[in-house]
Amino acid sequence: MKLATWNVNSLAVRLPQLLDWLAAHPVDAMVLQETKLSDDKFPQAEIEAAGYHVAFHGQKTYNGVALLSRGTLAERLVKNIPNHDDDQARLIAGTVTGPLGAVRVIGAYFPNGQAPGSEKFAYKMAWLDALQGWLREELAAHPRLVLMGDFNIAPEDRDVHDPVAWAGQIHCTDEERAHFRALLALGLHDAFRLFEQPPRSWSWWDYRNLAFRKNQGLRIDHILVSDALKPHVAACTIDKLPRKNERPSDHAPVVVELADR
DNA sequence: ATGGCGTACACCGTACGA
Repeated sequence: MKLATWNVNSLAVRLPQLLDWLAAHPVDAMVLQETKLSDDKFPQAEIEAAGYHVAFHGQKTYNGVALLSRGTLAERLVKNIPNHDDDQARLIAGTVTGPLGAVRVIGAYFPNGQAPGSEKFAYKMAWLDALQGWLREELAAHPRLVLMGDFNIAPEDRDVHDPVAWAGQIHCTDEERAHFRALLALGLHDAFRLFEQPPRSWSWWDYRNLAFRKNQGLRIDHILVSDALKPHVAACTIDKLPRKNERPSDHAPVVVELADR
């Protein structure tokens, strides 16, 4: 059973690339971030024609998330963090059924945070607090759970191309990293780090300064699996190829494979 | 060096991302 996450940075622009990617990588479920589309503009028919059920939670211009699934999307679809007031469309959750049975899938676009000390940073911290509180309940209700998306947090220095330059900067602050560790402490595991990985593995490269060609990036897109799913994780990879497309997203897809064992 | 690039919206510049 394969699951994937991709920050597409505008689904209106990236839809053809998404459809190409899905044709080459027939995943069981996928979450998207930064669709940047209100729900009335969402390309539901095109995605259904590609063989996926889809749920979405969007807004005009900014943010926006979607959940694609080969099988029907079970009930208890959640849009945004329950009991957390938020006018930004950043989270979608549902239960997907694949070869491994039912898995609770949460797709999230974590706030950027702009800069430590800013209002947007405070918003990010409050959002992370709310996510943590809700996840505790969600994990109790759904032990087989995957949280994936654009976390906008580089968990460790090895997730940063230049840790000295990025020290204390947004995505790399102690506060953000403590929040990431708090998520792990709930009983979640960074699927990518369950395996030996190539050094200098990133999921995002700045559009500027030839960052991709120089492989200067950050690993900020993650797939966390619950204790119950951890024994099933067979592989986790970042697919750099779409970053080489014309008009690429600045993020790469991340894929996890869950085996039956 | 707060630049660089890309997207959206609006209107030919500004906000935002990471």
